[in-house]
Amino acid sequence: MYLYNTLTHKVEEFLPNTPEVVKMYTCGPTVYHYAHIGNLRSYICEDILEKALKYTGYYVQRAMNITDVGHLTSDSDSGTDKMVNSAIQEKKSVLEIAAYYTEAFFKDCEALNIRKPDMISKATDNIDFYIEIIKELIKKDYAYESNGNIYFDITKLEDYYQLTNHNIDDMVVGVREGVEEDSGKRNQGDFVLWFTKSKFQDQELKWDSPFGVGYPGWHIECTGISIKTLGEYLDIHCGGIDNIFPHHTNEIAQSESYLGHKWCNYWFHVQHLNVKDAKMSKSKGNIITVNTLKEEGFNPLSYRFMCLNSHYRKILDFTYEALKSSENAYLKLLNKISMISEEGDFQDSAFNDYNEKFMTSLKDDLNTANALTVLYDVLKDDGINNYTKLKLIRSFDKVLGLNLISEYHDSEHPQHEEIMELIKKRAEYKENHKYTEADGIRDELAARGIELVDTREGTIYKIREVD
RNA sequence: GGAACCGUAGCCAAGUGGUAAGGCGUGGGUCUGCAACACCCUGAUCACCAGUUCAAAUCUGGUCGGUUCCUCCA
Repeated sequence: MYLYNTLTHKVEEFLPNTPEVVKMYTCGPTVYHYAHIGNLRSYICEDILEKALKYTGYYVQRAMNITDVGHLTSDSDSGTDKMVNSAIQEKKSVLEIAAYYTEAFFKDCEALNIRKPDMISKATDNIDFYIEIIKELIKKDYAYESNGNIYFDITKLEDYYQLTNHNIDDMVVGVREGVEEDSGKRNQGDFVLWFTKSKFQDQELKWDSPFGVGYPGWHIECTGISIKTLGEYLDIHCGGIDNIFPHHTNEIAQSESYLGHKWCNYWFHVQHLNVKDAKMSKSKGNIITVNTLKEEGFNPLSYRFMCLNSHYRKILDFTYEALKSSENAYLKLLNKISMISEEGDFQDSAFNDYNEKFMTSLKDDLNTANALTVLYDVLKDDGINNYTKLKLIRSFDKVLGLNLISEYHDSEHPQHEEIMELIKKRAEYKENHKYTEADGIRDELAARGIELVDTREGTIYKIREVD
């Protein structure tokens, strides 16, 4: 497997610490609003990475955090979401709101065929461990107390900016609106490990600690959860490209200072989804969620297909026109596949050839667009039989996750006999030119989600997904 | 001001030295009671300039343009 590594700024061979075992960490969602499809692009690409690693022979252990700290009591004022507002009216706690959005997140993942990571941990479940890490960092003199907060001193590190190639002198404070210089810091670049004082005093969740009552800084949770779930050596760390700085930079600083050795060898970052030439983000107000897609009549998997047709390191421009085009392509693909009936004997050399091509595409820095092309090549190849084609498609779909073969392919549908009977009856009507009756049967079945298709070889039926 | 990534047909997009994959759409056709599906045919010299080379979309330098980040959005 070859992957672009943000740490080295080049595509290189992926070699985990222990051969055949991959320890993978993903920065999880912040659960005080719905995830938008830009966030979900990252999770789709990370899902493909995990599945591609497994497909090519690795055993993958994957962990993810759920960020449920950082709820401000003032959030309630800006909450436009009905659920949140009702939660507030019902005097539900922020943790209940977090639980609601966590569930919503995994529901979205399910709709997009994103596998749930093996280990999921909530930020609020590991406070004791963050405190332990911070104590150790203070002991080792990487951290200091100032104005009630605990800061990490970046000048203690030789190469704090290794991920970004930034130069401290070129950094500008307060480029982003709302960011103010913190006078408590020893150095401009220092960051907070533990807050007892901040401009966000209305933080709802606070914990007692040796440093005073407060709450953890916004980078320590990933360090804590990663080390706790996957151990001291991580193979690959994933996230959206906007996480590179400062979040991942700070994770490296904390983790390696705490552990006393190199922590993670590969950093995998997914580019943004743009809407009208700007990234999709809550603050820009250009949010589209999985529910929005459903409301607009799209199958969420069409969006997954759209992502797979692009490369994870390229900006993907979202327009409904582009999504419509992807949905067309996706539905046509499903149609083509549904026309294939299982016949023939397994041709194992053809299977291996195509499977090899498929894996080669994936191993090439996750070239999913080419992997899809291999799928189209399989469909077009007259040299291999249908049985082998279906085997290949079923196999590819383990990585692609596009539900390419419907649950009841061929004659496995529970009502198969009855449907076949109706198809026969319709054929008789057609023969006698009783088209009204024939169309009646077609409409009746359509209402049950069963679509009839007349082909040269006869009529077949397809199951349409019913939500 | 600095850092990273990117710029290929109407749209999405692959291709990192040998004369441009694939998909969508468009147009034409086959099939068909109708419709739908399926199938066949149909398109670009790769932002611009200069250089290296027998040969460049692909390497080097520059220009222009885009996106992200620059430390309390995670």
